[in-house]
Amino acid sequence: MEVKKATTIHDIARALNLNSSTISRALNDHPRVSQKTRDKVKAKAKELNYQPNNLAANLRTNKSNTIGVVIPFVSRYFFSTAIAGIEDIAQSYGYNVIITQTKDITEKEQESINTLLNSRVEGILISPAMYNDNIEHIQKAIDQQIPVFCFDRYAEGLQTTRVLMDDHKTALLMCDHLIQQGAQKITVLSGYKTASIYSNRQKGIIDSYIKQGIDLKHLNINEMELSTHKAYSYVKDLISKGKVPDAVYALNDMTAFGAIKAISENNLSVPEDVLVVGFSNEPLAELFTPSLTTVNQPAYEMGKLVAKKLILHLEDNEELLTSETSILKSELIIRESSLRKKRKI
Amino acid sequence: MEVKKATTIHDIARALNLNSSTISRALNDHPRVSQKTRDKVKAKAKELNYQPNNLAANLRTNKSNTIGVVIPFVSRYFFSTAIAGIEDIAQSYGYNVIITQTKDITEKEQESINTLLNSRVEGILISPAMYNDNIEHIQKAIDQQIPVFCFDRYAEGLQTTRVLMDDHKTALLMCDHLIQQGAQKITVLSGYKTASIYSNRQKGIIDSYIKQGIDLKHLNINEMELSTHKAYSYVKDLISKGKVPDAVYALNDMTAFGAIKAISENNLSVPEDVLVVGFSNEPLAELFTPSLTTVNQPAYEMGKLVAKKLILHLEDNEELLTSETSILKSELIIRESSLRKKRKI
DNA sequence: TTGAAAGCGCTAACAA
DNA sequence: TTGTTAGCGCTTTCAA
Repeated sequence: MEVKKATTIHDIARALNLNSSTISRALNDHPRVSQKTRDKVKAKAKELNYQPNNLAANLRTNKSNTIGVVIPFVSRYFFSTAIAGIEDIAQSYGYNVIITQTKDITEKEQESINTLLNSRVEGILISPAMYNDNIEHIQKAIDQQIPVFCFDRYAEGLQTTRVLMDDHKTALLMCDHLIQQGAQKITVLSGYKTASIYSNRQKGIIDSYIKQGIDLKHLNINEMELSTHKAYSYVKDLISKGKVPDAVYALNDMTAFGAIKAISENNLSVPEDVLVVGFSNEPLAELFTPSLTTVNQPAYEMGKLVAKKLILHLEDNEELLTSETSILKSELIIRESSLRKKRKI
Repeated sequence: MEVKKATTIHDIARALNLNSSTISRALNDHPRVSQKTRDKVKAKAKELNYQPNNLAANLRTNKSNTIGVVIPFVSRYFFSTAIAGIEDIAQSYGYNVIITQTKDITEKEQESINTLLNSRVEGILISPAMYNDNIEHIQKAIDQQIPVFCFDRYAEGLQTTRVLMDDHKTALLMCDHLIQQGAQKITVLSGYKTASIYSNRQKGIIDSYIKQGIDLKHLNINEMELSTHKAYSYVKDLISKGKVPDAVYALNDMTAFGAIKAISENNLSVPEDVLVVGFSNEPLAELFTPSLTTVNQPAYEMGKLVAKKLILHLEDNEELLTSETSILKSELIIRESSLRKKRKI
């Protein structure tokens, strides 16, 4: 079978009796090329179905016009929404985006970063894996002059730009709210402290207890894999042991839904018997019965912001700026699930 | 500031008094290189922090090891889950994935495909935009010998490999179920027929009516943007006009949730007064009150399958196979929202 | 088993 | 305004 080779600028040059460098200039709208030539070249390019080869251009210019994204799970609502923001910004600035998943596993994250470096991405946006015990692989990118910006989560000890939520303050305020609604014995369903977001949220909750002068022995912080299913089992178990809390503070919404299910199935009610709050404001939190009190995290804006910061950094090349932390505002959304009502008798 | 240039195979060659071609072979585990040299080269590479440059290798071999993905929205649950499957397969075969969003807009899709071609992806996985009135831009890729495989949705008139759900059959069965539960006047909330999935589901519903011998005048198919909000407004409006249907068949879950909200707010109950079913089996469908009858779409498996088919095609280069349609099994999940109960008085 | 040399398609400094 | 030329970092054929 005859495979016709792709048209190159040399083919166009030959067809027009021009030099390939003129073709290159014309196609890139370089100023020092006559309008006439430019038109002629573009017409011929179209005629010959010319498709530029970025690989070659990138090799030559040592610019790939690509940014890499490293996240735990694409399919998690928060991350896929952040990616939407990253994509939108990248596209508007003419950058490609390569996405890699780590599944919260350090080895995968190392691999990811390595492939991204091999592919000569110009910068990396990362939400580090939960259980990272070292960050050499991230540091390696920075050592190779590839900027690595963190969003949502960050790696302790890595001096770089971060775009985060104010997890500490938000958790503190939410805990205040629960206490204000009469809760004292709160069960927290948290991810592992090795991820900055969970460690900060835990601290916020503890600080709320301290501020309100409540004995910390009433606070039950439980670290677990944050899934609907795990939360369901855990809370069910808790209830069966007679340790019914005043409130369940789940550090994401899916977990809160699992908790609510376990509570309802045990002939207890939310919020009459147990208050429940979540974190993330998933699309369904509002529609759920009871509607879920949660925190609105501007994932899309976060993606946009961190992508914009990276691209501007790449284009300005402000070598001086080594780190900057931006905190995005999150918002408590108080709904039915945390508003204490008298039990209907 | 002194920017030290990245190490190349030439640097390694110089350091070891070898030729760069030997370095290349050693690093790629080419058989015709002595074990001793290989070890020496790899050690030196590590010592010098050598980072391979895929751009150069790709240009030389004319292989980018990258596949492009074109979808409407990354943040939609179905697509982000499919991407997870695509990523997993791609990674295991050593391919990168570039993801682009079309937002269901044809122009964006054209741009997407063009960038992917410029980046010399080896193949494209696409779920075409909803309102495509032409497919020239997709055909263009195929004309350039870049295979384009469709998943979930497909472009009419494009002869290529497709991995789909059996939308027609599934919709038919679901409609049968509703009728069996006593519904006759069904309101369908559908996306636009220009997308294959919606056109096929509509046909399935119509065929169910015909099969069951029910007059089609009782069937109200409404095309709209499928969002929770739009569904809410539409159903609310319907009820206020006194046109309460027996059942609402929403062609995705988010839309079903909107419909349920509108119904509940009008002092009607699901399923007592109106049956409601959805499509997709979003994570919360099960936890919702009432739990939502829907269709389980194996998005992750679909992503895996279509990615695997593409990669095997790329590696085998079976030029003969021009098209193949795989239909994945989807599953009706019957839950509370569609099971007719007597109204409690 | 290793080396020499050419070239993938493009850009850009310099020359004309 | 256009042409000449070199080279980005790698792979691969052919020769040694």
